[in-house]
Parts: sequence; structure tokens; C-alpha cells
Amino acid sequence: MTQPSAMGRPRDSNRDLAILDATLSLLAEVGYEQLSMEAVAGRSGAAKTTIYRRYRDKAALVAAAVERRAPAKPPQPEGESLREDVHSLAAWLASSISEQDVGLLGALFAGMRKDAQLAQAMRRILRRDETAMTDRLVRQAAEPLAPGAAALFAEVAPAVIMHRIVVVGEPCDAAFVAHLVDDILLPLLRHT
Amino acid sequence: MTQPSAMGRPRDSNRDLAILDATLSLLAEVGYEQLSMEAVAGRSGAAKTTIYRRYRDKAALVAAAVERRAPAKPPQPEGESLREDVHSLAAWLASSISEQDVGLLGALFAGMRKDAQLAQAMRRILRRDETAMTDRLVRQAAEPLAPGAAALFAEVAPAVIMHRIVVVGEPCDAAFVAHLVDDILLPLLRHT
Amino acid sequence: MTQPSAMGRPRDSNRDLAILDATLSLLAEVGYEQLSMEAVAGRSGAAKTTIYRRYRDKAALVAAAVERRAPAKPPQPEGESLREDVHSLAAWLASSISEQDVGLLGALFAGMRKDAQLAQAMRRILRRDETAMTDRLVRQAAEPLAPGAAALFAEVAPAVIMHRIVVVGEPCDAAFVAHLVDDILLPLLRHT
Amino acid sequence: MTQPSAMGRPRDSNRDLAILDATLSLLAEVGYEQLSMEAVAGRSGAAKTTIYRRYRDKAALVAAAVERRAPAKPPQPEGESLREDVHSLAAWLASSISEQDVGLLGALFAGMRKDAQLAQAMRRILRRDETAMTDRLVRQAAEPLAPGAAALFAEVAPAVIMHRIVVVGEPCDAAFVAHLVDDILLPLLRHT
DNA sequence: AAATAACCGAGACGGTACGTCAAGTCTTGAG
DNA sequence: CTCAAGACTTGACGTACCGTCTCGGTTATTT
Repeated sequence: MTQPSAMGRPRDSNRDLAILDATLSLLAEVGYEQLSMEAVAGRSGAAKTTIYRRYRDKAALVAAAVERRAPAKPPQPEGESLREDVHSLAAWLASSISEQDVGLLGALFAGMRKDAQLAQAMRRILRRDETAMTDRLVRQAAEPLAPGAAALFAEVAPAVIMHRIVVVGEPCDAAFVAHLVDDILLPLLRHT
Repeated sequence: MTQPSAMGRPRDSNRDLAILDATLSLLAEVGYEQLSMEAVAGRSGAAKTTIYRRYRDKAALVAAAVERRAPAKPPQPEGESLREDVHSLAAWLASSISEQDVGLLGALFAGMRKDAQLAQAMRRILRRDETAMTDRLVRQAAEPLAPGAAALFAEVAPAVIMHRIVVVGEPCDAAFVAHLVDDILLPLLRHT
Repeated sequence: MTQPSAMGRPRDSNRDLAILDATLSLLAEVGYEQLSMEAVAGRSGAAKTTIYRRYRDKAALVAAAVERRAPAKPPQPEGESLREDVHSLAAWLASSISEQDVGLLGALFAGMRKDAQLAQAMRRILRRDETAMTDRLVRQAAEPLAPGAAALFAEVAPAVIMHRIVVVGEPCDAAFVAHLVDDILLPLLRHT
Repeated sequence: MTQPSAMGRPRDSNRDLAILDATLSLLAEVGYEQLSMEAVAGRSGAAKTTIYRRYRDKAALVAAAVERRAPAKPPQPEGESLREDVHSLAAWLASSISEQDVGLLGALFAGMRKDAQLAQAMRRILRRDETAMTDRLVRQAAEPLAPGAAALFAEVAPAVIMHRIVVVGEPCDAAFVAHLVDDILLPLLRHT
């Protein structure tokens, strides 16, 4: 029992993969602004039409590519103390944002004016990891946390990390993560 | 003896003002990506040549326009308590970022790949207000602060505000500022 | 012994009709250049594959459609004088060319460079009516004609009519047909 | 005293020449349909925008190119008889149409549906030579002609020549020109 | 009855060219 | 040397068709 409207040649999923892979690699190489649809088509071996059949424009393509990238799996907070739990989460978050989200932020800025719906979609992707972390922390922390502590973590940690990368312009190295955990996150979580 | 730079027709400073004003108004209207040099030229009445004689490219123009905008005068923290001081600073910072820095962030993303120096300049502008605030807070707070508390404020407050605007996509209204002050900033400053 | 071409499902002749009808109507509406295979498929309800299985490309489709159109039946020259015979033939030819051959001329121009054989086929179609007329005139004229007179008619009459439509850009109304007959065709035929 | 509207960098006439030359040579090589704006840009060394600044679309470009081509100088009818005059004009017309007007006819067919004004312009170009001939013949013929004879020549001669080339598909060689003159044109002119 | 083979609709695919837009450079004439 | 105007090259945009190629599914003939 198949609906007759779902006919025609099905889309080639190999094309999907090739297109998104090419997008991600180009995004890492040249950034969002310099990324051209023509370059994505060339590298992926797909025709421009094939890309535009799937994604309305560049911002939508980048959003899809970033969404697909990683299953957003924060590490199991297997530490024996709250500090270890928070530290492993913060370190994972820092590397995740550094590597992947910077390009997405460019797409967000480009898209937020011209297409509010697309901007909303990109915000959802950006916050997906934060939400995942919140749940992880609140359920599996070594110490019981005050209500709202996890939400506070999800609000402050990504903010400070992004600020570090984008505005300060310096990498989130081990020293910074330690500072973030010891001077900002733990005091906040314990005080609440 | 005249220096060779004083040769020929001098630059018309009215042109400078017109160009930067047009840039700022367009930036507010359409955002960085949609801002075109041709539109700046049209609105300012200046020729494109005149703009490019002053600014190397679009990112540099936007950086100059934003730099010139407001003298970045944080309010005198005349409050009688630390909370009032912090609250007035945070409120000023939120409105300042909302109104002006969002466009600059777009320029920062566009410029950071193609010109590291320019990106550094834009970072400097973005952090100018933060620095001003730091000094203001540490010198004039109603209560004496622990060393490093002001730096922590400058690190966390703009980060959370930008995150709110860009990633969460919601405005920094009074309720949010109160939450920021009471749940994040004051605990941090007092704990240090 | 069965020929292998009789295998499988036979072609649906309804499809043929629908395709050629759609082609003719679109040809009349938008002309050869603006006629797209996709539009023919849409209007006829046939898939593009079904069209391309029958006709190699757009020019071949248009040629087939025009060939099928009218059986090219010039009227019986039942007039009582040579003038009436020539006039009825010229009037029929003028309306025939106006209505049908203009689109075919576009196909001819498009096809003559890329496929000489196709161009030849379209020329054959265009000249089919002329040949039919020649025979009709020479056999059934009210007056006996000099040898070669009919060929001359077939050479000059369509030429002047097409020139009128395409180059001059004016319609072949009754006044023009009278002019064509009295000032050009009859003098030629009588002089020969 | 210069009108202020005539300011700015003037158009580079070298570009004009290069564009029109490239158009004409491509037109002769591949015909109207296969002629692409990108190829014109490539061969002329001009950017596509430079072409589009001058000509609205392909049809307008081709029309301009053909208009510029030859000054349409029919030969002086220096013959000593009417037959020689008519023959030299017909021979010149045949070569002129063969070499240049076939591409223009393609443009005419493409343009007549989408832009009536452009079609009118191309018709004017096509008829320019005919008009020139008419004048030449009526003023300088070896024999005095009946009134209307020259108009008749201009109506019939190009028509039969174009019909020969386009519909019959055979070249206008010497034998054809002789046939045209002796069997069609002279009888018509003398009869009138 | 089952297998085979060509048909049909739908629509994805790699291409080519379209006509548009903006970026940043260059060329005038005037001041 | 500056300014306004605007032509120029470059390169990417997103769209429209082209002609080809799967798909699932439908008739016919052949075995």
C-alpha cells in the first residue's frame, strides 16, 4: 500500500552524504562567507541543481551540514566528584564549539535578517548540545544539585566559551577550561 | 616646508561623517550581510571611490562606523549598594550590545578569515566597553571587591548577554537583567 | 517467426495524440523558442521519458507535430477563370502559412545547424504544401498553362507570403492577397 | 557648459567593437541558437555584465551586431541594360542575405514573441538593404521604369532569395540568380 | 500461469546558460 | 590630491530547461 504521490526516482542518499561532507570540509577550510555553492558542487561531484533541490540556499545547506555532523554525545560524567563531572563537560563543550559551531554562527548571522525561520532552526541546532548537557549533568552528577543549577550551567558555560573564541579571540586551552570551571561554574553551581 | 601629505585637495570631513552615518543606519536596518557598499554610497551621497579611499573594504568600514558610534560611556554607578551598581552596569551593557554590537559581530565573522588584523581591530572595539566597565566597577563600587572580581564581571556579563541575543534569540528585558544580576553576577562577585 | 520489435507492451497511441496536440497548442501560444519540453509533458500528461522515447529532441518533436497537423488539402480550384483559381490557392496558402508554418520556421532555424538531416525533414514538410499546389494548379486550371508556370507559382507565392509575415511583419489580408495575385502571380504565369 | 548627466567614466568603445565582433564571428560559426552570451564574453574579453549593460538580451545583441556589420552598399548599377542592372542587384542581394541575414532571421524568430519592439527593430534592419536597392534601381536604371516597379522588385527579390536559402535549402549560385532575373524579375518589371 | 520485455508516470541527476547582484578597481571631468 | 559618476572585471547567486537515468508499476506477448 503505497501512496501514488510518493513516486518517481528516489533521491540518491550518496549525494546527500557527499554534499554535506563537502560542505563541512569547506566550512572548516574557508569559513562561512567564503564558502560558495559552486565549490560545494565541485567538491561533492553533485550538480548545483541537486544541492538546491535539497536546500533552499547557502544558509540552509550549512545548517543541515552542521546538524548532521556529530550526534552531540557529551561524555558520560563518570568522575567521582562534581568538579570532575563539570570539568569533563566543559572541556568537551569547548572543543565542540571550537571545532564546529564557529561556522554555524556565521550562517546564523547571515540568516537571521533574511529568514527568521532559518535563524530559529540554527539556534535550535546550537542549543541542542547545551540541552543534552543539562540533562546529563542533572541526572548523573556525583553530588546532588540544587534545582536550576543545570540550567544555569547550560546558560553560562557555552556563553563564556563562545565569548572567549569569538570576542577575545583566544583558544580554549586547558588553563582556560580550569579557570572556567573553578572560578565561574563551580561557584555558581554550589551557591545556588 | 610642507609635508607631502598636505598636497592637493584636502579630504572633505563632511564626507567622513556622511559615510559613517549612512553605514550605521544601514547596519541597523538590514544587518551586516545585506549591507552593500553601493547602498552606503547612495545614502551618504558619496561615490564608492571616496569610501574605498578611506576604508579598505566593507569590514573595515563597518568597524570604523561602530567605533565612532558612541563614546561608550557606562553610567556612573551611583547606587548605594553593590547590587544597584552591578544592575545599572548590566542594564547599560545589555542595551548597548543589543543596539550596536550585533552588526559588528557579523563584520567580525566576515573578517576573521580574510584578515586577522582587521578581526583583531574589531575584537578591540567589542571589548572596549567591557574594559571601561571593569575600571568603573572596581574603582567606584559601593562595596570593596575582591581582586579579580571586576575581571570576572567583564568576562561573564557580556558573554551571557550576547549568548542570550544571538543563540537564544530573545531580548534582554528587565526580567533577564534581574536574573543575570541576582543568579549569576552577584554570586560570582561575592564568592570570589 | 515474429519480429523482435513486437515484444513488450506496445506504445499507447493516446500518448502520441496528447503529446502532439500539446506541442501544437504550445507552439501557437508561445512560439518555438519559448516552448519547453517540460511544458509539453505537463500539458499532455505524459512523462518526459515518453516524449523522448518518440522524438530525439525538441526540433524533432515540433517537426512531427507540424507534419501531423493538417493533411494539407488545398482547395479544389473550381473557379471559372485562371484568376479565380490562383486567387483561391493563394488565399489558402496565406492562411496556412500564417497559422502553422511560422512555428516550424523557428524549429528549422534551431535545427539547421545541429542536425542537417532534421533540417532537411523540416524543409520537406514546409514544401509539401507547395508541391501539392503545383500539381493541383497544373492539372485543373481553367486555362492551359505554359510548362513551368506551376513551378514558378510554387516558387514565388510561398516566398512572398513568408516574406510578408516574417520580414515585413504585416498580416496577409485580403488586400495583400489580391495584390499578390494581380500584380505578381498572374503576370508571371501569363508571361511564361 | 556640460550637462551634469554626462558624467562618469565613459563607455570603452573598444569593448563595443570587441563585443560586436565576437558576436558576429560566433554567429557565423555556430548560428543564433547555439550562440551563448558566455561565449561572446569569453571571446571578446569583456565581462558578461558589460554586455548586459549595453544590450538587454541575446536578441538585442545580435540585432546590434548585424546592424553594424555592413553599410549595406548595393553596387552602382552601371550596366548598360536593365537586365545588367537587375542582375547585379540580385547577385549582390543574394550574397548579402546568404552571408549575413540568416543568423538575424534566427534572432527575429526568437525575439518576435517575447518583445515586439525588438522584432520590429530586426525587421527594420532586414529591410534596410531592400529599401536602399529600391531607390538605387528607380533612380539609376538604364531604362525608365513604370511606377511601382522598384517596389515590386524590393518585395519579390528578397522573398525568393530567402525562400531559396531557408526553405529549399540550396545555395544562390549563378544559375539561380540568372533564373531569378530572367524568369521572375524582368518579366515582372517589364509587365508593370 | 509465469516469465519476459517494453511501456508509462514521476522525478532525481549532471550539465549549460541564463540574467542579476555586489565587490573592489579604474577612468573620466571638475575643483 | 579629492570628489562624483559610473564603466569595468570578477565571481557567485539562484533559476530554467536540457536530455539521461532510475524507480515502482502496468500491459502485452511468449513460454
